[in-house]
Amino acid sequence: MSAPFKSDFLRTLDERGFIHQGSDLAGLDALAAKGEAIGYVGYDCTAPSLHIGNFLTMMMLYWLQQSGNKPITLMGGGTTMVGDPSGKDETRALRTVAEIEANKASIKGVFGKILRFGEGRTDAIMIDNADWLTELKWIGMLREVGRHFSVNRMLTMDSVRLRLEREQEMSFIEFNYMVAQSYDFVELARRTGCNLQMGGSDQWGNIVNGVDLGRRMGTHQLFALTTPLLTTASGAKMGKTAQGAVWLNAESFSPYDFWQYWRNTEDADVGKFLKLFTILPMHEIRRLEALQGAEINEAKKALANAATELLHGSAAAEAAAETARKTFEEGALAASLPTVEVARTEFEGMGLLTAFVRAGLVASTGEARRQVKAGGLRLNDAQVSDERATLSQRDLVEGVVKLSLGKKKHVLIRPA
RNA sequence: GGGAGAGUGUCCCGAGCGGCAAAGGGGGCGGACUGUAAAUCCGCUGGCUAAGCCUUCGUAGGUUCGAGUCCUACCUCUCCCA
Repeated sequence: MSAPFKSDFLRTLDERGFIHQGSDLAGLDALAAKGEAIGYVGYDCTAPSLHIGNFLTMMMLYWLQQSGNKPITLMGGGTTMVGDPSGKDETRALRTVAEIEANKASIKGVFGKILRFGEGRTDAIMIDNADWLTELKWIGMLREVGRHFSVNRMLTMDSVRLRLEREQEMSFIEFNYMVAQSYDFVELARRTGCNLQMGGSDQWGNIVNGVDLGRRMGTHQLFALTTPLLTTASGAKMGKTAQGAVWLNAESFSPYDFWQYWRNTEDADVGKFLKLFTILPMHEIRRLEALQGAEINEAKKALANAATELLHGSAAAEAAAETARKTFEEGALAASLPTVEVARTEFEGMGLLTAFVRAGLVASTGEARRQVKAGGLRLNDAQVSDERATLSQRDLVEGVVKLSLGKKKHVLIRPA
């Protein structure tokens, strides 16, 4: 499946497993080899943080920049107001404009961790499609853009067809999403010379529609490139944990949790993830993924370190690694575990079940009771058997108590 | 506009003769086994000041000792006719 690409950009993406589909890869290859690829990825503002799936496309932008081409991050301030039906069974509630703006502001910061922004030729730039989408005039839009869209063809696109086949409602506003996204591509081409759009495989239809629209509206040649849908080796969608998605913002998902997420990768996925989510050189990755049996834990730590460093910086990565080492390998108390402070007066005599709730390890005292029955709760590494137990000064070790759910989740309670 | 049907445990799908905190599955969590892996097996999967109490079946009323289940109105969706 490996094509002999000339450009560093496509060669790197190819050997690291980023490429799912592309339009005219040879043409794109030639462009990228000359450093003339200007590629963008659009990010919807549906949540206050991007998640691990977005990390994948951010890495494509990273490699684009590293190979001497120009990346653009497009904030979907406008498209989020429409709502992307791709891959969804049903319409989601429309988000308020205020909510979208707040999300946008919260998301923006993460790109600076991976990309270099500035005025230079290969510096990244950030644009918001609300700038033009919200200004469009209905009739003018229909005459200039709408006439290029065949409804017959739109009905055959996966995002629409799957809804219809499952007899799920699809509103007109969602039906317009692909038009908006297609138009974005054209608008970006005109404004910035952009010639490449990348995204997840579920965006293929939206992207190639943009390529088509560009041709019909007379832009330069546009290209499409998508990544495979990420699943774990055991078939689960990637990026889901008990608490929810794996977020990229540290406030939503701590660097320690992020590190742990990678540390717990399934054996069969280690090589794949090293290639996609780290910038370790390929020869190092080949060595790591060749490890067998328990030795593969070394590769998982390398993955966790490298991915966390990329997103949160080396200090955070080292801290997370050290916390994990103390906690799991020495069984010692690591002061840097996630910590919840509780008023001193409240601490003395606090019900143990309540403490687990406060620590966020369980959702309710009811769940805590169940976990006690299942033997899943521990206080300072001793299994909890009495659900009526309370905390006192005597439980403090180095000024904290350690609460654990299962073998992996630990939180410290510190009276303050 | 006329007719027929559907909305169930706020993760999803889905059973539900008037006695129901409500079958079953998926997912998730915990336990055992391991290597902080996978697979497998077992348990759990409304809330609480917990042998008791409280809140849940689209919404609001009603019938009844008692309503997810019956009645009325309303909302939303699907299908057929116009």
